[in-house]
Amino acid sequence: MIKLLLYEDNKPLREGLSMLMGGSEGFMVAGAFPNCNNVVEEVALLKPDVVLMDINMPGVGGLAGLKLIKNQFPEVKVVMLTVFDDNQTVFDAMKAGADGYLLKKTPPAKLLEYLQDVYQGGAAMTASVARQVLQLFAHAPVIEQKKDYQLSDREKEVLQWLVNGYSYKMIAGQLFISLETVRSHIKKIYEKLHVHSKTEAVTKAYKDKLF
Amino acid sequence: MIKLLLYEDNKPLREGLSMLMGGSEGFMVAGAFPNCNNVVEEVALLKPDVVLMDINMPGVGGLAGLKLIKNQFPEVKVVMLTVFDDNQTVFDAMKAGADGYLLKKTPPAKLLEYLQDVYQGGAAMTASVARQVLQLFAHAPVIEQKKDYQLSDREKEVLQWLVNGYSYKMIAGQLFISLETVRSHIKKIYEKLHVHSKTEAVTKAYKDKLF
DNA sequence: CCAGGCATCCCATAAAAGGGGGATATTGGG
DNA sequence: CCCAATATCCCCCTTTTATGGGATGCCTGG
Repeated sequence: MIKLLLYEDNKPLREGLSMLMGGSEGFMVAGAFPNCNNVVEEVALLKPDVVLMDINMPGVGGLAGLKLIKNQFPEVKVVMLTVFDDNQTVFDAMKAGADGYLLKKTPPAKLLEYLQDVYQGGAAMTASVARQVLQLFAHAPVIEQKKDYQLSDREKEVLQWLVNGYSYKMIAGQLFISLETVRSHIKKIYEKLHVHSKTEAVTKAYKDKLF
Repeated sequence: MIKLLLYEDNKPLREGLSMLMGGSEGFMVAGAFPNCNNVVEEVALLKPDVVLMDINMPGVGGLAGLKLIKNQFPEVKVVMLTVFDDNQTVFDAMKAGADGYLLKKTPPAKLLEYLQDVYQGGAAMTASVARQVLQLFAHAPVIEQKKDYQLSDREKEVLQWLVNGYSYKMIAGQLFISLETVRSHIKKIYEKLHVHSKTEAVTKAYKDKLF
């Protein structure tokens, strides 16, 4: 028996989903709410296996709700449900740890299948969402091998600040050392990286995935 | 009618799949081969809509076959089929442009559904594969979306050289313009990117995947 | 036509970075 | 114990950047 929690602001849809789920073999609806304003308390109290979460809701939205749940209850599965499948929203949800991303046009029977999958440790993704993900990978930059330039810990530290756009003076302030010391470190870093400017060092740091 | 091509070295499985697909409404098997040794010719001749490709085959393997097909016929959908769902293989296939990644244990009915999805422009992913992908996103915040800072073509060009570690003077030489013009462009670029130094601009260029 | 964006060029000044030298102290391994 | 690497600091000098002002044409869309 999979215990579900629904978050969906549209009342007819919320009730429709409740009825569908509640009336299906192996499913049980523990609660259905129109917003995430008390999501942490509700999840704590009702202990669902899977949460079905609309993204566009007034008040605390679905993405925020997802993050709240995953922060407190990482073991609870959360499946996002939405009409939008634009790139950014999908990836935001993924990065926030969603266990699935389904479109509202998904037929009810499929919906139940997906929820089963998620309950069993899989992830749910509609074909169009999966497509976007695959395309992202196809166009992803090639993963390069990390190179080792034998930078000392301190040097790596300095390089980090450098990459983040800090001036020598600011780095000196951050590390509580003098400007001269920063300059010394940077001279050494350039030597080890075989570069002659901040920009080259930064580019090298990114290209060679120094961190 | 979806025209399929199968690549699978295991004879019983190949014939089983052929029979399943061939006997199903809306599907047609144009060919079934035990390896990818002549994959380009076969695809060119048989013009399939979707190719179902085993990963582990003797001779030219499935991954290589995938790449061969996608290089020559990017419009042909290729779905990978395998027993392995280890991270690296999945990831490799995705990067090579696979339109789907299915496990061999996928039930026949599901398999047909997935192929339909792929034919209609979606992507196919079994729940366990989808899970891995989502976890990758959750644990690897590396993948970002491109942002648009409305840089003009010329400005992008200048930024490119900047990123590559060229000094203003060198850029001026490269673009056959005066140092002053380079400076003007860079002022404008900084304005648009909301930064105040070369380093910040370079870092932003990498982080926001400006190219 | 005219405003706005773009590309081009110029000047001046202050801040930052790069390159060369050198010094001192600590530390860990052979 | 000594050496090499590291981390810290200092000076001098040149080049490069950053930022603030301009100006001039060219083109395009309202």
